[in-house]
Formats: sequence, structure tokens, C-alpha cells
Amino acid sequence: MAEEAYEDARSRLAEYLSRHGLKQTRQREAILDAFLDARGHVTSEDVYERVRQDHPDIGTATVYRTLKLLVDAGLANASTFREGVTVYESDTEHHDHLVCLGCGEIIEFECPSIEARQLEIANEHGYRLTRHRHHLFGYCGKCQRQGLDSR
Amino acid sequence: MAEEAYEDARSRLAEYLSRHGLKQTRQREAILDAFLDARGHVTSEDVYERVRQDHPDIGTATVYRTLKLLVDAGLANASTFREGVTVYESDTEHHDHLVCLGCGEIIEFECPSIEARQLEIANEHGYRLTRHRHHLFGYCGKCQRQGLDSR
DNA sequence: CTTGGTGCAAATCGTTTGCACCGTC
DNA sequence: GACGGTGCAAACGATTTGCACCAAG
Repeated sequence: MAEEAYEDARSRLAEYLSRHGLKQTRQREAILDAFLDARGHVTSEDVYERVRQDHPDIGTATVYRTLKLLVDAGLANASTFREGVTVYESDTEHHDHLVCLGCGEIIEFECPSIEARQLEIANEHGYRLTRHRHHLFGYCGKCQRQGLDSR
Repeated sequence: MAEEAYEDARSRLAEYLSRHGLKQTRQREAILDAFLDARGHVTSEDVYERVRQDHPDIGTATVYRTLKLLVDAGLANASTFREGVTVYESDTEHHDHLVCLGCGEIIEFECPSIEARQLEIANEHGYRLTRHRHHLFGYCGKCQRQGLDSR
């Protein structure tokens, strides 16, 4: 990710903080960096592990609180792939995923025709749509060859 | 639900049990009944509350174990709408849901054209699909009128 | 009578919270 | 200075597990 993208995210967070009377701290900056560095999909624990390398004093509670803050600030999205674990992703990503049950690989996809149908379906039921979650589960080519797809 | 459907489910479970060298118990039968009675989408706790009315001695652990068994037996599906809670549904239901963020209503839908596209997308990535989860979140007509859709 | 099933309570696991102290604004 | 932020440890809530006992095959 280019430096400029980091700067953009940082200033978006700064703006959100000041607009809401919240404070800018080294912890928040460190966690944002770790989140961006991680790329793609991460759990709170992933971020915590990354952050603690440079900032061993930062605790899990702060990571949880800050990740939630990033969601509120519109910089991240929260999702649930595995039961009982929240996965965060950068807000620029799509919300459609192809998940491998063997190795855990996650591929993002986008399909305009599906998006269009979603809107139609919502309208048919009188719904106004705010977001969606579309997960396809299966086995990637590699895992199929390794016989990890038994069932 | 017609009696015959209960019978069908019961015999499907019986077959699964005997085929796997597992035992038929009054607890399992009671939990299956409670699950079917509940209809639609239920949590482990919902089922537990129902079961305990007729069988106060059945514990939560058995409910969890049996619900998992029903999934393995192909009689139920597990899904996650709210964070941190597993919701079970009868296997005959579809896996596509329209969820109202206001009142919590859940509508099931089915769209062949979307299903077809899903398969195409999976194939393009070399995936063999086993299941999917498609949730549309928004506000139903009633909640929109009541202004519950503020944002 | 063997092996799986059950109830209970204790243990897990991810996440949240209460509290005293610390750092921004 | 005031008030939000942080770390720590304790609290939580959903689910799981160890164990001694029970019951289906």
C-alpha cells in the first residue's frame, strides 16, 4: 500500500476524532498502522500481535476499542466468517467473499448483476437496503487436489 | 407443520444415528421436536427454553450437542446473524435472507439467477462450492415509516 | 456388559467493562 | 485542569469439555 494511502487513512481518522471531541493518541495511530499493514482480513488478535511488536505495552482492550472506533469512523468493516470471531477489513474492500474451507483463503469478488438483483429483491419486499453480506464457502483448487474437501 | 413432516425428520435422524452407530435417546427426540416446533430461526437457548418445559432435566450441554448433531445429520443448518450467537434453521429453508435492522424480521428468498452466478464465480476461481450465505440488511416498510431507519 | 449419552460444574474463548492512573486538549 | 484514553484484571456470555453416572445396543 502506498504511503499516501496511509496518510489518507490517518487524516480521515484525525478528522473523525476531532469532529467528535475525541483524542489523538500514539496507541490509536499504532493500531491503525498495524491494521493497514496487515492488509485484507484480520482479527483483533492479528492486529494485537502486530502492534505488540513495536508497542509491547498496548493491551488487547485498547485494540478492541480502537478497532471498533475505526468501524465507527468508516475506516473498517466488521464481519463474521468463522463462528465467534469478528474479522475486520479495510472499508475499501467489497463485501462479497469466496472462502476456502480447507486453507482459509479469502477471495473478494464483485458482481454487478447480483447487486442489481439484490436491490430488486429488497424492493419487492418493501425494504430499503443498507448493506449486505454474501459469502460463498467451498474448497479452492489446491485443497481439492490435496483431498481436503472430503464431504 | 404436518405430523408427517415430524415423522420424516424423526426417521431421518433415526437412520443417521443407526448408520453411525449412535444411540437413540428420549433427549434427542425431545430436542428434535422442540427444534421443529420452534419453526424458522432459533438459537440454542430458544430450543433449551422450549425443551425444558416438558423435560426440565435436560441440560444446555445436551441441547448444544444435539443441535450440532442435527447439523451433521443434515436436518439443520447453522448460521450467524448477530455476532456471537449461532442461529439454527431447518434444512429445508433457503440460505438467503433479508433481515430488517429495525424489527429483526427475517424473510427468506431464493433467486436462481444469483445462484447461477455464484457457481460461475466459484468456477472462475477454481472453487468447488459447498454452501453459501447471503444476507441483505435493511429496513422493512413498516420500520421505514416509523422512522426507525435513521442513517 | 460395552460403548455412547447425559447432567453438572468447571473450563474456554473472544470480547467487554470497572477502575485507578495517565496524557491530550 | 478536565475529560477522554489506557492497561490491567476481573466480568461476561455463548459454547465446550471433563468426569462420574446412566442407559441403549
